[in-house]
Amino acid sequence: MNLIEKKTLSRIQKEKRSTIKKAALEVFSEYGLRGATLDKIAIASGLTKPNILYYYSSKDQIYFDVLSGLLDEWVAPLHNISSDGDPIDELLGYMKAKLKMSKQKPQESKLFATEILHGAPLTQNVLATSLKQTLDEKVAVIDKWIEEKKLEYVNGYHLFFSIWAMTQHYADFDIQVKSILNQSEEELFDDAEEYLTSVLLRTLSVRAP
Amino acid sequence: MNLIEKKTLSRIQKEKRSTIKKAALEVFSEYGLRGATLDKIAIASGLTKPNILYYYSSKDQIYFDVLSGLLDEWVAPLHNISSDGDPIDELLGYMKAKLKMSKQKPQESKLFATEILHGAPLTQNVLATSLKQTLDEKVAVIDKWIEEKKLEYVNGYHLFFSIWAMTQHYADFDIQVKSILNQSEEELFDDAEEYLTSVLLRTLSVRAP
DNA sequence: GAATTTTTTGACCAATTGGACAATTTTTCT
DNA sequence: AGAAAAATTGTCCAATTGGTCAAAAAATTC
Repeated sequence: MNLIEKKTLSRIQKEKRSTIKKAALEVFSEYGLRGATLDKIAIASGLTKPNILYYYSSKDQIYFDVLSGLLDEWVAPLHNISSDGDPIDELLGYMKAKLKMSKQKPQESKLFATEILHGAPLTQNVLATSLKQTLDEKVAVIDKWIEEKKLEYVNGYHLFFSIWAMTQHYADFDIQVKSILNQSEEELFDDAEEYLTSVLLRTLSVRAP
Repeated sequence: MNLIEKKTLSRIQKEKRSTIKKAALEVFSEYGLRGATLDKIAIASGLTKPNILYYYSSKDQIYFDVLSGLLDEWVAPLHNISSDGDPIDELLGYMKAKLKMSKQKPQESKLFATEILHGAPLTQNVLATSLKQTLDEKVAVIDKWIEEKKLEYVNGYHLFFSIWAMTQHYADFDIQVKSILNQSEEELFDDAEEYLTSVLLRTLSVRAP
């Protein structure tokens, strides 16, 4: 049995790999690559350590697999920005999609945050090529909108940085946010969406003369 | 010699502790508490491991000392927001102070980010008490400004969260930012300040009717 | 249902880890 | 200079780490 050929994965292999990845996401997002241990992943997954190493050749392999399996999903909302749509609708929609991800996938957000914070040892390549390329395209769309007078001037790159920062903040620093606001998760994210919508609308709207 | 009484610290003790803290900041900000090792701190500081343990009783002690030594400095800009000043000037000034810290103290920013991301094991207390209290006060100032019609309505808590998020993003995720923008640090932060100033001005200004 | 393949595990290992400690060196004080 | 105190280090240790491996158990195939 070849563990590399995805096509020939048996039922058990699919299940166990999925179990391991789920547990690994928990552990890696909480402790980071270096702080996570195989023992912790073993306990979180309910498998034994050697059993995990039967499916993955090393801890780094697990980390790599988890991270690269999430990369596409993480960048996906960016692709949904259509140059044909209304600029404000498109960008508001993007912000809301990112905020929703922060609410529903905080572990994934923390995983990426930790990875980048600690020097992006595994993703630096992707950041500098694939992500950059996609972002360049979307910034070009924004610049086109500006040229067409559909949008007031704004620095596209920094606009995206700020959307990332503001939305992911609610996942990555949830402990800080929640220790300051004693709200339910629902209330918190409702308020956040209202606030961010207002910020974005004001940032993007053509000012009244 | 009592290592706890600060008053009786000798010259050598002050120097060495400072050396250790500086090296520890480097290592902790790059690897996090669990990923950092005493050996790495030893190498970074040019001291031997037992020598470090002569000044600090454990790795956790070093981490604690570094972190708590920076906490006040980190929250300080918040205290400079004066209720007597012009709301927009005060908040713009705060944002700029935070952005400056991101530029000049990225390691400190990353240290706090990692700490909070990984559950704030050491600072949760401070977050829930001291930071919350200070922030509550400043949000009250904002609410007062709103009531006095000096400022358009805005959710104070989320306003601060977004300022933190947007400014610290340039330190914490500098690798991502720099892999997308091929600029010098100077240019980058100049653009960031211009962008963030624009966002904040638009967010806070009373709209034209 | 026997043979074969896949999966699981207990026992083990070498490397790294945080830390202890006694002996030595350096600094300070008189 | 000499005694006392402080600082430094080489050596060591127990615990944890990532990972191996042969044997056992379970699943699959015929």
